[in-house]
Amino acid sequence: MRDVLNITKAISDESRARILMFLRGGELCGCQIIEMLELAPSTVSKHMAVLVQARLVECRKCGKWHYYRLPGEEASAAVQDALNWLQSALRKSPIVSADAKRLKAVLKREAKTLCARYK
Amino acid sequence: MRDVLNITKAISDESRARILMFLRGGELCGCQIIEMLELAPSTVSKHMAVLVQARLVECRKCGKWHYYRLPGEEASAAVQDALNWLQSALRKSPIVSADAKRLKAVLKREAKTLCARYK
DNA sequence: TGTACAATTCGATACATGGCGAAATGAGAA
DNA sequence: TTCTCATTTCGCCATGTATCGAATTGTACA
Repeated sequence: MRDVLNITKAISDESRARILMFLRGGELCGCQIIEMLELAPSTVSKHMAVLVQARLVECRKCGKWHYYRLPGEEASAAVQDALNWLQSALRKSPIVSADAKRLKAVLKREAKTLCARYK
Repeated sequence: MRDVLNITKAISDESRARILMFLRGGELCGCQIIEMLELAPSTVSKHMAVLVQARLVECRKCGKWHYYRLPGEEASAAVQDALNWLQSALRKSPIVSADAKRLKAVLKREAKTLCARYK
């Protein structure tokens, strides 16, 4: 029950749902997520901790960057199914579509920064 | 997005998750749900309003009783899939198993009360 | 009409959560 | 080492929420 509630609470916040949706495009580092959400770094850090704790996101550290990505096959069925549900439920959401578009711009703009080089 | 968050917030509470799980056994009236959860009537009333508002539960009024049940085919895919996810994620939960056992006792005990007669 | 009971609404309380800025941490780069 | 920058931790504040009891509403029955 605890694990299940961790998952549902994690996806019950709009910012975190958006993060999960635009992480479908591949892993991102913390500063890119901050730029996507336009929230304070400390706020985003807390959101990422919630997602990682619920196992909805995995974290890879490389130098001073933290890269976040959706889990793969090793994730529990509950996690995988929750992510699939969220994706299908939010498929038509305008916010998600706008984020997808915005993500492309952010990735293009970041292509020449240090952050991108360390991928 | 709003609808999706209504669903996830609704199932992010242990009491409400339990309600959804033991409603799988068929519709129940408010006083039976109160007895199952051992919470104040006003608290349960609020929980039911949250579930109904998220369309995870339907309400049928009959006299002074309100009967609650899970939605059928008419429910949105998001709602049906969320209920299916919850069921499969909580299948092994001890609390849910205990509730299922307890529900039988409650239904048996209530079999001769007025409440049951009006089903 | 008045009583009984299911259910809701209201007010209050305690706790959880999302947000921020400031300070601390950690790891490359100068 | 010192600087820079990504990230986290720590207070703090505002808001949301789970809970209760008391009062209110609505319906059935005596």
